[in-house]
Amino acid sequence: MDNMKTRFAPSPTGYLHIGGARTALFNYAYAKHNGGKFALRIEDTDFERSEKRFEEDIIESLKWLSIFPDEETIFQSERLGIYKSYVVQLLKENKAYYCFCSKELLEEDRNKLIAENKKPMYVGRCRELKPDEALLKTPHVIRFRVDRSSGAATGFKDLIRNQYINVNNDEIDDFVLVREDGIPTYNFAVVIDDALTGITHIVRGDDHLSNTPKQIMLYNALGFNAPEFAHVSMILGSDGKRLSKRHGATSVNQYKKEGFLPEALVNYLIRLGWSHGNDEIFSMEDIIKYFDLKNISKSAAVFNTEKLLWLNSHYIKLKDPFILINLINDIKDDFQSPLSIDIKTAALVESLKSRAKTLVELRNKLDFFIGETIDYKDEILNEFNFNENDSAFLKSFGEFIAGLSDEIFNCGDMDLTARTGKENALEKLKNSIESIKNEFNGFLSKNNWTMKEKAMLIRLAFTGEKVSPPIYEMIFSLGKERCVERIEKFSDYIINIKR
RNA sequence: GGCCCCAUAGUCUAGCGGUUAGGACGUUGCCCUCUCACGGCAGUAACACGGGUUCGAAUCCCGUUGGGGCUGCCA
Repeated sequence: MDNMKTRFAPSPTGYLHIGGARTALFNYAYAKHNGGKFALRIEDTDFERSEKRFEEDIIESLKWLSIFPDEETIFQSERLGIYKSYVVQLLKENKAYYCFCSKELLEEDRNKLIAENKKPMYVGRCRELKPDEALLKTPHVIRFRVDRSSGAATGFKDLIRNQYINVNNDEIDDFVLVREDGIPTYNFAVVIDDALTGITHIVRGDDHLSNTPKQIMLYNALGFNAPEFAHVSMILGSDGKRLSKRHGATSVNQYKKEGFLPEALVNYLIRLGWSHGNDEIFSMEDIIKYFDLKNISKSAAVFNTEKLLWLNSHYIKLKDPFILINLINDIKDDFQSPLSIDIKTAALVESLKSRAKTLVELRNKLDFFIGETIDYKDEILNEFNFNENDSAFLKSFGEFIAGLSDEIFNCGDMDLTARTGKENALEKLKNSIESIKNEFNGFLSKNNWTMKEKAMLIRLAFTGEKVSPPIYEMIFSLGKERCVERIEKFSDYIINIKR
């Protein structure tokens, strides 16, 4: 299709959530795959619930996910005049009518119908009314006149199910087009905007499935060609209920804050309900290359954080440490100081990146390095029975560190703002680690010690924890002075434990 | 309640009338190993049920059950 155009049309009544993000991604991917355009429209006709901050969040979150609209974003609140002219047309053609029923009266009708076990629909009290000017000054809404001729039905073909969905018109209420305050309702505004902006394909959640016949009626009544429709199933929480705040993080920005990479979230979302054979890893480029509606699943999908975490760790492993440092600094909260962009930090990040599933986790594993001092904790150290041999080892280990050549630690003087500078620094780092390894192994074998028996002692001395980054990297990053300092402090500590 | 949609392992899915029902996450075991990870290898686990159609059904049709959605002057 030459001039395909899709759109994402969220209402700014909340942050961009996972379901919306997936819908946006599907629309974006579909348009891009077919060489078409993707548009963003903010459906802010509910003035009560719409908020500027949500609008901004939606736009920012889409950008973060690399979902870029091809056209200027449309705001429905700025198009009220346009909708109005089309209502006038419908009224003139007798396809819509004024309704003066009060909300209280409607509520009564409704309760009555429910009590009689009937479908609660508008009773049609004003359907044939010819209001005079005086009456028009009283509060009213405008309703769509649904074709009530017997057997009338409205249908459309759903691209995902690849089948026609038909609904009897008597299932469809004379729905409101314009509210009492003159603001158009959702079903009316979407149709006008989608038609006027040339949207050819609408991909949306299947919670809209039952709205579609109403919208088809409107397209017909207004003389527009209806676009194609594709209804994607919902995303469910682990309990099988529709995904909501109860299930934990649901907004895109929250995933960002929790240390997820946009690549991971995009990859996860595209695979939630869509597949391309047995492939699991998709870059945005791959997605655009392969995406097609025919591979979208008809059934609802349960959101699974474990798989998202797996993808996140996959993408973290692919990043170079300097980029990771920047990413971590991007999401740091107000209480944290930014990581410094230097080779010592990079060395640890590099060795830690396969050990963390999120950026937040990665940052936390750096605590021992960022903190000036370490508080050794009895509850951890009491598990070990330190003895004189340990003290002796620590003493000579400290001397070994102090005796290391300064040259080994010297690679912090490169220009890390340039790509080649980073590459050189990383190259030098590799050599330094290699040197430390050789020196250290020499030191061990000279004394008939093994890595296995001494590693935990060093780990505890450097971090106070039983789990740490690899030892060579820690020696490099902490540097001679801090290593020696910690070794001495730790020695003192374990001597006191023994007593 | 009415209308609509859906149904392969715990989860995401491949399958599109003939397969030992494939992959991924998770999980379990082993290997690697300075801890924890990464990585490698192996294992675990599914066609909701009942009728048809057919030589043959996970695949097509109907029903049952289960789940979801809609039933707003929200979107």
